[in-house]
Amino acid sequence: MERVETQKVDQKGRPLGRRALETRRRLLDATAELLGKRGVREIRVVEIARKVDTSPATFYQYFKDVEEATLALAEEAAQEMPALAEKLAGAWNSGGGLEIARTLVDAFIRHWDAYHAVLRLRNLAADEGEPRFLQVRRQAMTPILDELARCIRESQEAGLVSPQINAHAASAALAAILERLAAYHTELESLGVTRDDLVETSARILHQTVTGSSGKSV
Amino acid sequence: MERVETQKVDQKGRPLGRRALETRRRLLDATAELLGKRGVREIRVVEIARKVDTSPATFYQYFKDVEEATLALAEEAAQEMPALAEKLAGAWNSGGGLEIARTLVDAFIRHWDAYHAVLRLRNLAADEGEPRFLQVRRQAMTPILDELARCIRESQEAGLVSPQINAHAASAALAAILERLAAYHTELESLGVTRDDLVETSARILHQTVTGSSGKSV
DNA sequence: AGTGCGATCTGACAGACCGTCAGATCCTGT
DNA sequence: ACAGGATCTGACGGTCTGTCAGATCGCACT
Repeated sequence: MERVETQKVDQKGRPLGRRALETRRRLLDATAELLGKRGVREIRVVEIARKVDTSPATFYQYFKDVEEATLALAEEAAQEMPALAEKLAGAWNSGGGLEIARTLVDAFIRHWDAYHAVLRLRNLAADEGEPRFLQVRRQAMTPILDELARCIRESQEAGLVSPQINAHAASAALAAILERLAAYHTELESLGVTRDDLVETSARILHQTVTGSSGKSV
Repeated sequence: MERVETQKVDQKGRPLGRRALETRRRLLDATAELLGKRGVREIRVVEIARKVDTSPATFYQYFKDVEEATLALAEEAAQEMPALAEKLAGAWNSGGGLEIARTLVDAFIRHWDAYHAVLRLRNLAADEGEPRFLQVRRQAMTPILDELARCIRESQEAGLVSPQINAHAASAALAAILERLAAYHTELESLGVTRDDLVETSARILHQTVTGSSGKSV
């Protein structure tokens, strides 16, 4: 999988030089940091600019608005996903299925912890219908979604999972667990649910839904 | 369950008269409508005011800011939840379990469709850590969460569900499915997953997780 | 080292919104 | 019809946005 270094350009389409790339990166970092502190509605371009000790005009040289900077950050986060999806490669229906599920859940939570604010915002914008954010999210989730759907269909063909279940809907449901719990887990922990509980429980629901094996007493 | 009509007050704590209540309501309705159109970041108090044909100053008479108006709307939405949670009352482990699950999923999606924009915003603010929104969300979800957790524990005691599963974590995971898919379902439908598929599939995952019965070939 | 020129940054400004308050307007009870 | 409280709003200082023209910077070349 070749990674073509995307050619960054400024608001007028001109490619960026060394100095400009540095500035752009500093702006992005500042944006990411602020996204973690203030609520979405309180993010000010002025503040981002101040943080990197430059003028708002500089920000607008690189991004149309805060949203566009966020999009860039979301794209960066999305690049991590393929690696994460590879964890699904193994055979779910052999003995290692549950372990695969655990690994996936754990990795997913880690990923969300690393990009919490950005991913939250990505999902908000996507939910609001912003096409570019819809696309980034889809691009990020597709590897996992497809792989889950494939496994489920396999199990269905083997008669392990009810044909009444729609593989796509099911994989979306499982992804929903991953996303939501990864976003929530801190709150849940403050309510007495261990992170380990979360991983173990989610992994079992995943495993059960994908393979149909209930593992009652294990 | 008595419903004490909460005493509405203006920004200075004074109770509202007839005219004021009407104005407040019109402001809330306008806010709700705009929340559905613009993105969160684009909501302007001026615009809400204009829509109600009044001045921004009037808005501030009733709400500290847009967020507070949203909170009021979220509280209204939350009042629907207890009725919805009652759908869980039946016995999951008897034959009707799957049907209960279907009803729940369907009702939940309906609820989200009715308050989409407000609930999305409620969750955003809650995710961002706003205490008042965290509380509204918790208040709204608790009935369902508790009931699910109770059922799961029952199934565990009956040896139908693995003791490795944490009932609270599991109910949170199931709630995650409900919330996320209710929010997503329009997008999923545009991707070829029927609403019925969604309901049936989610219901089956719920049912399976709560009762441990896999219903393979049904 | 010095110079020229494109690359990069920023001061300054017009336009829009926020949030507040004093005073205007409206309504109700008598 | 009128007093007095309830409700609304004009008007304003402060902050932010988004845009340009002009200032500054630093590399390429001699």
